[in-house]
Amino acid sequence: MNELDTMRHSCAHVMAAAVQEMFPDAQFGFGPPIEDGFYYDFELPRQLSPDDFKEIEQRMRRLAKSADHFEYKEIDGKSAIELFTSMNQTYKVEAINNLVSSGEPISLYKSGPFLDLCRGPHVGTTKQIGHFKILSVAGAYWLGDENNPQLQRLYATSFPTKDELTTHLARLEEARRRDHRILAKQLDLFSTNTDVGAGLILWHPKGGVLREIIENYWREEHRKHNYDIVFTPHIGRKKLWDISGHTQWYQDGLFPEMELENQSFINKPMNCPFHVQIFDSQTRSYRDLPLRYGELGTVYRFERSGVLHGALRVRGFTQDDAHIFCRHDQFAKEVGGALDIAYKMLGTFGFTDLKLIVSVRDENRDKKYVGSDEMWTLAEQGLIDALTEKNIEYQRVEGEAAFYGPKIDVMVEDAIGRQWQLSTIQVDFNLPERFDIDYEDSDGSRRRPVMVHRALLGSIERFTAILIEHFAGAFPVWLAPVQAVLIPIADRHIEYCNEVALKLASHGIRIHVDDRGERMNRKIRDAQKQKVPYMLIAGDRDVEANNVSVRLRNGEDIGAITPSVFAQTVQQVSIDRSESYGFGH
RNA sequence: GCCGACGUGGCUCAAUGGUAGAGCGGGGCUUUCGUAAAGCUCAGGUUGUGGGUUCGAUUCCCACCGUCGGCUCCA
Repeated sequence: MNELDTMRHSCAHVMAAAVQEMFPDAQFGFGPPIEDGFYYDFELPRQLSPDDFKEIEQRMRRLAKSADHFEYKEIDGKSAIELFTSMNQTYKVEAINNLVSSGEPISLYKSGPFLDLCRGPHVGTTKQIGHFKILSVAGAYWLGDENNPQLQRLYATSFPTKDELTTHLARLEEARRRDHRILAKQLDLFSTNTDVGAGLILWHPKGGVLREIIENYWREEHRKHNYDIVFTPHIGRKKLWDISGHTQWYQDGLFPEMELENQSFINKPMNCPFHVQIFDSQTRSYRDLPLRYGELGTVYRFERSGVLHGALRVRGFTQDDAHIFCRHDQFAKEVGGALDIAYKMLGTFGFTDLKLIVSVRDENRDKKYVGSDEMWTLAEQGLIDALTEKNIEYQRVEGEAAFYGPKIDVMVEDAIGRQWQLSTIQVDFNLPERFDIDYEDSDGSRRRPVMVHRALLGSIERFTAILIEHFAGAFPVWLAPVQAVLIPIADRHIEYCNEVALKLASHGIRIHVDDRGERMNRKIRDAQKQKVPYMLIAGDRDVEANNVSVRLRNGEDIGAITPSVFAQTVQQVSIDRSESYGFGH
């Protein structure tokens, strides 16, 4: 445990002590440090509310003032159980039992009147717990198991100095400011509503532009890399996913079946079976492989109501999916090829700090997996070969593989340092087996192809949401739903603005004329709030010289230029997919 | 799904056991103005839905739907 974690962990003890003062009958769960703070779980006679935070913090400050030493004590398991049983701490007793069975020593820490089962280490005294703030209260299952009782979890944070705490709280505020749900409303990008159903996104015209650009770019990049683009239905016969195994593995995640004329249909939770059918629509030769079928396929998965979150976690979403059918000697190269596109595309959107994770089966095979050991070993080796060949560093994580094969996940870091998992590339020997597909090899024998499943942006809905947060709604020119607003200073300039707008639109620039009866200042303000990259102002001087005066979203005044120079510049930065405005700096 | 909070005009929010108010936004009129909010005026809500308590509920209770913070889950 590093110094900061130690301090936060000690702070958690003090918080627990404060809660114990308020509720002598409180039972305690765990209280570890976490990224950016710590939490502590309690079972209390009543529900805590944010109104209680102040009192708890006050008590914490008083406990800190008394500067009690954190006293360490080691005792044997039996007396520990007796001690905590006498204190009526059933969760602690359970924790001790687990420790005893694993042979770990039982250590205690006492600070003032508060005694806790704890491995430590701690700071010297309760005075050294830094500057803290309680952030939220939430339910949390004991030991993370939803069959266990639910405790109340207090989330809090602490930092050595007041400045650091203030900075961190400002960072949280910044994240809230970038919240895609709020920005989507302000910028009129998408919405959800009760009548449509939770977790189902309605894309408004401006969000539609964003999506269209992202999708067109995706298609362009995949065409370049010799992918074929296919389209498949939103529903299909259930037996397809029975064969693939999805109904068995993810029963809870499916929308219920539709029975018609003795056939059972479901909304597709995955595109793969359809792509397999396309592969299987004719006899394939080894010369045909690899076959790469890409699809922006919208799938439907029933997510539990409590997990829905804006456009990040929804019930209907569009995977930028593809399935590569290839020979055994090809799949490592195909994985590498998919990674290349991922790097290229994510880089274009401004994500350059990428981390890779190779997820494999867990050591003990506790979870259920399909396929033989040889398949898994071979698949994992293929993934790792692809990475070592490219000299890419990765982290290997056990237990995170899909049920049918290992995978590579790509994590990106956004503008304020948050991690998002985007791309996933998975090797699968299983599905070809289940669907009994094959190709004819050079010697005339029938061979099983390997499938590579991959999604690079993940889901278009989710990716768009991440982009909104990454750019805080201020999209680079090539993505901006409206690229420029033309602002006539007085009504007599509207006609000129309309002419210019027509001309710019003919160059593919997304523009509109703000011809409302408002003053220029107001129009600038509104365009600014809509985060439109360029404001083109036209008054007497501009009309006379056939110019527009360019103001950038960042406040910079570029001055008067001709509409055609403006058009050229905007076209260029759009083609380059640059984050620059093309003027100034 | 679970725990908790919340749900008032397009948006942000206020108010009360006696059928709701502001700002922004919208319409109209006036203003025609050089780099982040002109003025006047009008309209707009059966207070998420359905029950219940009450003489009377938007306010209290229950259920459902949805949203938010987490937990669990995430092919």
